Amino acid sequence: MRTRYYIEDAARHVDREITIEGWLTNMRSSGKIIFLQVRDGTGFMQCVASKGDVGDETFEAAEKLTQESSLRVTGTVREDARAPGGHELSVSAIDVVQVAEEYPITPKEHGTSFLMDHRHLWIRSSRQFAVLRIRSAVMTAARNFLDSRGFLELDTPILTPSACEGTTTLFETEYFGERAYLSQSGQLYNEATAMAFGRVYCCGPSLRAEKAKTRRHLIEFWQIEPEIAYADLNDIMEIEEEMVTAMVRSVLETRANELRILERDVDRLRAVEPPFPRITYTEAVEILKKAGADFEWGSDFGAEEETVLSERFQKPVLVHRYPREAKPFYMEDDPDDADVTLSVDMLAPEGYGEIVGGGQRLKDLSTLSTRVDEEKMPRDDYEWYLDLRRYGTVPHAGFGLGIERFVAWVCGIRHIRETIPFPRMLNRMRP
RNA sequence: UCCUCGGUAGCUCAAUGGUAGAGCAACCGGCUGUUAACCGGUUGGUUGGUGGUUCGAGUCCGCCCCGAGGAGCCA
Repeated sequence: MRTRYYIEDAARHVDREITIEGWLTNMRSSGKIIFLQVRDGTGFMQCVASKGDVGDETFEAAEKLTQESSLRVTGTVREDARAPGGHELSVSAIDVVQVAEEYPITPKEHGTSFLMDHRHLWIRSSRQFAVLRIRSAVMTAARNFLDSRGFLELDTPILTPSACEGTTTLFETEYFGERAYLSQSGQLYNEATAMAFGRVYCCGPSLRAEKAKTRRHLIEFWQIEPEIAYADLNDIMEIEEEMVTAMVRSVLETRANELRILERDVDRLRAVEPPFPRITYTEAVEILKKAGADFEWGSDFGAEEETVLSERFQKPVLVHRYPREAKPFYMEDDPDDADVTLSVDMLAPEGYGEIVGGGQRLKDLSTLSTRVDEEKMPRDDYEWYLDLRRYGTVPHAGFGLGIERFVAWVCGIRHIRETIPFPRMLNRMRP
């Protein structure tokens, strides 16, 4: 196969003639010199064509180019401080693949609604380029971390006969005449694979039919969910710390340019390393009360409470031992305090809120069996889950890391809708 | 589901109840180092829909549709 050149490698090809294949993002012309801003998915590069060098025919073809026209540009890579990115291509030839029709997204400002309607095109722009390349790096880093620790990636089903967590609204569908639901978490199935393989994780979409309408919620979001046999609450707090640190570090190393595009304050990210502060839910409630919040012990934190708490720390904070009523049925009870569970949430700093939720799972058959009945869950559908407590039950624990919230925090962007290529939101399923 | 705000040119916005405008984009022309380039010109409108008040409605009122921000719930 022929050699392919990519803009991200331009620095390695200084003074050599290469061909880049991409799209025109913007163009400036000064009569006898044209500046073409070209992107190829790996980066952005300025290409300079002067009439004397390329000849009249190529120059006139370049003048007719429109925004987002596709083209192959051949030229010599030069270092030049005047070029955005420090390198530019001194053009010798242009091969126009297509002169694009009038492009709806102009270099000027646009509203969110318009941009979301054109999401399939919006992802071409530099800010989205940066965010989505960071998302990919985040996924890779998470997998690399878990793989290096001996975890097996074992996927869990999307179509399920009943709810994982009774309370949340599920999308309903039909499975050859039977009622079925779209998964909102792989966790229960993870517990089964963990009993078979020890350390496992799944990564996939979670679907929740909640009419959520906030910058922290999507209808369809992705989680990476590890589950570990013979592990307790402290074990997973440690792994969460190490995993989040490894992921942040990897983004700093491999996506420095993207963080620069986003103007992210990387010092805040460099500060992320173990140990993370750990406080109990009860201590968190005291902090909130001292801060003047009107909050009663027992319920889960809302957006405002999470913001107050996370802004008090420079690093992500682990809040553990939530009350029974604030957590799902499968959480293990704290043997030292019957009112709380062996659960833990990680709140990202700078007001980003919960990015990880997890805990130790109920081990005892009769306790779990009672809970299933108390929650009025269809017992037949959970017999397999109870089996895990009949045949060699062990203490085990796991957590789920929300990819979009994590990416939003790392990128320093306000709304998670930009952290996934095609967000599914209330009132918005297209494109 | 609830609360708040909004819908005017392709986009972002302006317009005391009295002739519907600007910048950008597009198109034409100029410019050999531009950085959201710049300069001159041209084109571009069923003011979300519907009913009402009024001599007169983009503007005021009712209903509906759509969107944004936030809440609840959660990752």
